[in-house]
Amino acid sequence: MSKENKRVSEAVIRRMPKYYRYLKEMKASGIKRISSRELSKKMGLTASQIRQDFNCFGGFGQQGYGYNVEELCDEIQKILGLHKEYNMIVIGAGNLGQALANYSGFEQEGFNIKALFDINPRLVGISIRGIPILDIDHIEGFLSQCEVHIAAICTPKKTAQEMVDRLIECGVKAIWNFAPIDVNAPDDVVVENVHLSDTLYTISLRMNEDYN
Amino acid sequence: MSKENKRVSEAVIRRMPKYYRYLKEMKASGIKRISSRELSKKMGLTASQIRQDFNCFGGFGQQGYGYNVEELCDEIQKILGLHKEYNMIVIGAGNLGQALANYSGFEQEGFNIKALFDINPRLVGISIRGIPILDIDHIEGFLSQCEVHIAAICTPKKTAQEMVDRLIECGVKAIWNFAPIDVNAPDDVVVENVHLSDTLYTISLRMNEDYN
DNA sequence: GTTGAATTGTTAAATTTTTAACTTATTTAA
DNA sequence: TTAAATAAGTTAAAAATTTAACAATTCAAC
Repeated sequence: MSKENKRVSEAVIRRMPKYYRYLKEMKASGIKRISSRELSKKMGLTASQIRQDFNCFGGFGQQGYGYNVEELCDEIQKILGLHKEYNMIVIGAGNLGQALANYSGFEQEGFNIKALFDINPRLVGISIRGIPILDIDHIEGFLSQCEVHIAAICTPKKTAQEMVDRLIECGVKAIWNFAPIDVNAPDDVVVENVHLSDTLYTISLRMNEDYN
Repeated sequence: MSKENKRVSEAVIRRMPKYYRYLKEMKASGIKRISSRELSKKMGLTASQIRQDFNCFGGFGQQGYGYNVEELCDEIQKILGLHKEYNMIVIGAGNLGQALANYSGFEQEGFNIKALFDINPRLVGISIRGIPILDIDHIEGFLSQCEVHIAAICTPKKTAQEMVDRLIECGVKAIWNFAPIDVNAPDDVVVENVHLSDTLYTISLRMNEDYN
């Protein structure tokens, strides 16, 4: 699928979901074609960058015409791996864990949350949009029965790494971490540390910067 | 405060919160000094980059010694603007909005959530950790009484931009947006679009990449 | 058909970012 | 007190990323 075997840079990878968001929106509103120039204006990027980015994965456009929105959207969907289905679990059923379970957008893209896990007996047993909250002690048993591709960590800081270790031990191959600590995992496990606070702190930095 | 008037790059800014996290942790655990080399090992960066980054803001270390953890931590706290207090509000009191209100970490850094706002009459009137949920229609009145520095947007996609416009009209100077759309604002308003889904999609991309 | 405008994919240049090297200052230990 | 080791700050080089330029192709109008 890739163009030659040249590695796609992190910078490009980080932009792909944004392209997908805009293209999905355009596709839904019936726009059939788009040029890199038009798209650049909508997205606040340069046309050159957009063409370079897409060409990391192949030539999706046509000279003199531009890009077919639906086709490009579908290609990027594939690049993002959204043509497949994933089983997910959420560790920690507090507000954030519940927020993830309640958001239907993930499921629409193939991310199926199979269960939440928590230590709190008041939460264990209830369910959210049909997704059960289970006791964290049953996690190993659950994972032996159900192949889970991605685990979202919504626990407090102090238990996050320990939970990650347990999950990886049971074969989970990707960690989406919201605990305010960088969790570590072997190289074959994909880890994404989110850190909501970090984005808030860049806001206050920019509100105060006299550095320019 | 800045070293000459050279603009600090976005890349450096994005790393500052991460430095702060690690330094705060070290300070709390009683570590007195750290070299760029040791810090680089902990954080997975290069020592050179760390020294370059810090020197964008001034010389905080000492040759032959390294950095005093507490001093450096305090400096970075200032760079991030965390020595000041901010009034915040949260628009949308669903799970995510409530998660923000429940997280005590923000307040510890000077971000004081004064109120949440929602349209849902079942939520209006109750409070979370003493923070009231108010009717969204009262937002303009509230903002005329209470100076709000930062607004977190936790509404559905379709109302996000409209809410942002109303808030800016009332003088809010920073937007922390969690709705799955890029919201726009005038140049004098700081906007941070978070997009949780984007980080999930980079996970699935990396799980599928044969691009290397 | 033919011509001109549009627009990609690609190559090259410019810029930014990261890494490495080096100079100078400080600490520690003999 | 001195010498060796350490380590920041700074300068230079390397690498990565972004932007610009351009050749090739397609579309649309006449």
